[in-house]
Formats: sequence, structure tokens, C-alpha cells
Amino acid sequence: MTRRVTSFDVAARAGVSQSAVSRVFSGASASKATSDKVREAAEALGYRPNVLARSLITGRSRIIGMVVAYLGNPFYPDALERFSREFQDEGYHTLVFTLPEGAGDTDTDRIIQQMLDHQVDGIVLASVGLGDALAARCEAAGIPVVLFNRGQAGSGLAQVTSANRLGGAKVAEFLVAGGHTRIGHVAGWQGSSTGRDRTEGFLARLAELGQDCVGVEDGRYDHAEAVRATDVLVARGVDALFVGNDHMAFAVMDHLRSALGLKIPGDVSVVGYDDVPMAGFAAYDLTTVRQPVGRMVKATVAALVNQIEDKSAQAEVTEIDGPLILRGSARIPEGLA
Amino acid sequence: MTRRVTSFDVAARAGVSQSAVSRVFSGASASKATSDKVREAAEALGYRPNVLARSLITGRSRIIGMVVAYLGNPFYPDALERFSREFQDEGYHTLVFTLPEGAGDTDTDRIIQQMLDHQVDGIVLASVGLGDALAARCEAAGIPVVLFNRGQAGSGLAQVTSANRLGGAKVAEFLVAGGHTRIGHVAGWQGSSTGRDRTEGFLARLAELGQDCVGVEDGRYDHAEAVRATDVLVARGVDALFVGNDHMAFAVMDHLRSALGLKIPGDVSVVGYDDVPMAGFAAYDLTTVRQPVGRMVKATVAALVNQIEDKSAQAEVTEIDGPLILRGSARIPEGLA
DNA sequence: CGTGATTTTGCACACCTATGCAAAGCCACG
DNA sequence: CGTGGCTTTGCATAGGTGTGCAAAATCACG
Repeated sequence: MTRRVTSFDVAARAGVSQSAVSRVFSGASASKATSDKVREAAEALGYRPNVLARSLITGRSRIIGMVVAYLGNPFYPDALERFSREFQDEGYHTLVFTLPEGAGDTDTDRIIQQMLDHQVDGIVLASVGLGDALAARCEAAGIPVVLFNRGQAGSGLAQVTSANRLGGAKVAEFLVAGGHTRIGHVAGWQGSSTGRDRTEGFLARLAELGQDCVGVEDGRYDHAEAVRATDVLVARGVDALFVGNDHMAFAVMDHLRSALGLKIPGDVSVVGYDDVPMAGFAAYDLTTVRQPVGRMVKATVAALVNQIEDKSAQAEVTEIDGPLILRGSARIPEGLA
Repeated sequence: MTRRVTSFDVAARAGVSQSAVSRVFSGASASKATSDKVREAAEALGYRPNVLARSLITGRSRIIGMVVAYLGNPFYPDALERFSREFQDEGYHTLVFTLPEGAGDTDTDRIIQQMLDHQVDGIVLASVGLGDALAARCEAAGIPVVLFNRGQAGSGLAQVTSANRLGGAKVAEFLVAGGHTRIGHVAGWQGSSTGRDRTEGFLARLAELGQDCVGVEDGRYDHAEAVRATDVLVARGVDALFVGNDHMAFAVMDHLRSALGLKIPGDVSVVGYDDVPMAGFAAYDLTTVRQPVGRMVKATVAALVNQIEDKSAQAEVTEIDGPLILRGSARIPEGLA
């Protein structure tokens, strides 16, 4: 185990002081001459600055804490992968924190502490299921936070979501235009802003169009709950279902077709939300509102980096619109094909 | 921004030296009396040891570098989530590194350097697609490495996989027992040990049973390639397909049913590999060989932690057997129902 | 060449904890 | 009470970098 090569070694070889080496590598001012000498020596010795020592002294780790709760919904792995890439490009790295199943306050506190311990420069809260306590405590710790795919009214926190109300409204218009009269809604978890907003936008537009909603059942973003909700709504004789996210929509479709023997969209139209890759698979061919993950991630990264580098920057609230993707799981209105 | 509370602050308040504080928190010997005083003072001040300073001096960061390439295959998010949990339980954290699409040597080198920069204590290479160069360089850097779901013969590296040859063999037996006579194989990428092993085990057992294989096409773990392979094999009149992983199997099934109008398992039986959660969804109901993710992850974590804590520990090669899960995508032999 | 303005450089210290070493404390036993 | 063995404690330093400050070097200009 050969000892690490330090800035002193480079300094000695280049015939300058250690601080000169430091300055060259941290981008501070240095004359062309010394800069060249230093780089050459560093190259020869294979020197790389020690990130830990640097972080210790600057108080900035160039690490982003990423809190996720449930990667079973394919929307999140997709986002995570993009986050990792984007942050890498910005010179940051991604430390993943996973919240246990039934995350209590104890767990939340532990996670926060661990993030503080590692002196993360910023935090992405990427799960709808995270308690407000977490966000509040991050904020209190003075670390920039951006909520991803999750809002929190009046929190003053930066947040990036898709235009959930608008998205819900689009679905309402689409289903009504399709001639559906008995429309039901398997809602996303109503404890989450994302779930609530989609539901609100959907119901509001439905009302504006003079349509009743046959029923709203909270699917809690859960497979089994979604199935239960489907049973309830089918019993009321729905001819269309708006499901709070794609992941639940798959469960709903499976149940409709296999257990209940219904045709999609013959008997029931189904519309989802997210447009995860799987939604395009032929087995589901799901009509759904696209969340533009790519742009959402970019916006989140930009907002976070901005806050990190300029602490006075105020938290932005970003909503990104996404189109309704027409596929085969829902009857398509005349003239839209 | 209030200054961090350091071990000196705690020491002052507790009336002991800084080293006493350090010893209490690093688990070294200390008398009950001082230990109590220190803990009390720490509690009162809200002290937590600075991980960076600790890492700097001990040379151990308690961070694991996790290299993944493609989270689109749901097997990996599942694994990642479990890794994160398991490592958290062991007091480690997970730094995620994402390999760009067409990862060249330049990218590889950059990733390695970044991991070295952060002084990760260990590395999990969790993708079949990673070049050997990466593994070799990690090894050379003297950092413990474990290959997850990926082998490399003669590399001397620790590795954890499922029993891929055996799994392939099980599928062969199952399909033959089911009375299939024109069996084809959409193989996993033959550049990966995982893909090769499954194929070898499958073909070998098929031969032992006196069955020909109608054809083997490399699906490269890719959606489009799998579809292409399916076309080729269907043209040769297959009545059963063994597909190298579930992710491709979904594409194959979609194509068989939607584009080619074939019934599963009426016209063609399909068997996959992995048993990702989606395989159980009614739309696919895929018969497949289960990779026991939970146990594989635990084994990987154990092996890595073991290597980290005892550098002389030699690299183990672990193969974990998984059962064939019978579902509806393939004809079930008499007497097995 | 002299002088002031500006850039570059080196010194020394800070960041915060772990740990080797020696001194001090404790205990038991004769 | 004295002595030896063992545990506990404090001192001082290392780990590798960034940065304020003052000295030195460079530059521009009269």
C-alpha cells in the first residue's frame, strides 16, 4: 500500500510551495509559469487532490443527498439515473438514502443526521411519500432542498413538479370528449400534493364540463389498494377510469381484464399518469399524461445547484407541462385520431 | 450560520480532554464516568462527530461506490434499493455512479478516478455491461470489489450471481417435459458471463435430453434486438422460447401477441429469467427463473464488508440457486400443476 | 531608473478527529 | 504502606487541503 501523493510532493517536485499547488487545483489565480510547472509535476506523480481534506476545510462536499422511498414505481429509477448523470456533469455526486417501508419520525431523523454528518451540499427529496418533517428539518439545517415530484404549499421550499392540476384537467376533457358518462377515479395518495393536485384538476374540469364523477377512491399508490378501489368503482358501473399514476394503472388494467373479464377500452377506458417506459409496452398500451422526466430533472438540478452556489437565491417553484399521450387503453374521441 | 460544534466544545463542557471525547465516540476504551459525562455534554450541545475529519485521518470513508449502467431493467432498481438499505444497516452509504450509454475507456477512467477521489471503501459493480477494464482498475487500486450479477472467470475478483447454468438447465428440462419440440432461445448478451452461462446451461441440458435447439439469437438485453431475434426464430417455427431475461421477455411477448398475433402459451411458450416484480403481473404472467435478489444482495454486502474489514480475506465466488416460478406463459407439464 | 499599483507567492494556521506515547490513576496483594 | 500490573487520561501530532496576510515580484508609467 503505497502512500498517497500529496500536494507537498507535487510542490517539492515543481519547486514551489504547497499553497501554489493548492491554488492551481482550486482554480485561484496563479501565473502561467507556476501553473505549468505544477501541472507537469502533478501529472508525473499522478497527483489528485484529496477530496476529503478539501471538503473538510471548505465545508462543501460536492455531494448531493438523494432521498427516495420506493423504487418499485419505475418513474423513480428513471429519474434517479438521470439525476446521477446530471449531477456528475455538474461535478457533484449522489449519495442515496432509502427510507424504510413504514418510515417513522425516528427513521427520518436518522436519515437527516446521516446527511448532515456527510455534509451534503444539497438535498433532493424524491418521493411523494416523505413526511413534511423531513423537509422542515432539512430546511432548518440550512441545507438547500428541492422537492422533486412533490409540492408543499407555503413551505417556502423549492419544488419541481409537472403541471398536475392541468394534467388532471386534460384527462377530464379527454374522457368527456370520448363520450364517457360514468367516469371514476382511482386517485393517487391524497396525503401527497401530487395525488391531490391531479385529483383536484380532474374533478374541477369534470364539473366545469357538467359531468359527475361516479366515485373517487384513494389508491394510495399501492398495488393492492388500487385493485380494491377498482372493485368499488366497477361495482358502481364505470365506463372510464382515471388512475393516479401508471404504476397503479397497470394493476387496475390487470384486474379489469383478468379478474373481472372486462375489455379495455371496450368496456372501460383507462388513463394513467407518468408515461413510464412500460406504458408504451403493447400489453398495456396505456394512454397517459407524460411527466417530462428529463426536463424535470434538469430543472431540479439547476435549481439546487443555483441555491448551493448562491445561498441568497430564493426557492423557485417550477411546474412543467406534459402532453397527454394517446394510446390504446382509452377510447379516442372523434377527430383526434 | 452557526459554527459546527466540535469535540473540543464537548470536551470543555464535560471537563475532559478532546481525545477523551474522540475515544467515547469511536468506541475505544473509556471509563464509565467520563463516558457518561461526555455523552451528556454531547447530547446537550447536539454534537455529532465530523465524518469528513474522521475519514481523512482513518482513511476509511464508510462509503461504497456503486456502479450501475442501466436502471431500465427493473431488476437493478430493486437491487439498488436493497443495497442501499443493507449498507445503511452496516453503517455504510451508497454513492451511485452511472455509466453513460456507450461507455468508453475514457468514461471508465473518469469514474474510477472519482471513486478514488472519494476514497470509497469498497465497490459494487452491478451491471453486466461493464467492461473488464473497470474491474481490473479497481482491483489495481487496492479497493475491494464485488461483482454483482456478473462473473469474470479467472479474475480473482469476488462475485455473486445466481446459479445461471443451473437455471438455464432447469428451463431446458421444463420445456422438454412440456412436450415442446421446436425450442428457440433469445439469449442474453453473449458478451456477459450471465448471458453466456444461462445459454450454456440451457443448451447443454437440451442436448443431454436429446433435443435440438431451433436457433439461438443474441438479444443483447435490448428491446429492439429482442424483437428482431423473435422474428428470426418465429420464422423457423418455434413452439417455445427461452428468453435471457424478463425485461426482454416482455418485449418478446408483446411482439408475439400484438404484432404476430400468436397465443401464449397456445402457439408459443415463453420462459424468462429474473422474476422481476412485473413478471407476476397478469398481463404477462411470466414463467421465469427467480433470481433471489434479497439473498444475492445480502451475500454481496457480506462479502464486501468482509473484504473491507479483513483485507486478507480472499475473494469468494458465490452462486445462489433460484427456483423456476411456474406461471401462465408456458405450457405446464403433466403432473406438475 | 524610481515609484506606486497590481499580481503572485510563501508562510502559517485552520479545519476536526484519531491515535501513539508517556504520565497518572487505580487495584490488589504481600 | 510499598510495589507491580492494568486501565484511563491528556498531550501532542498527523492527516491533506484552502486561505488571510504580508512580503516579494512584476508591471506600467512618468
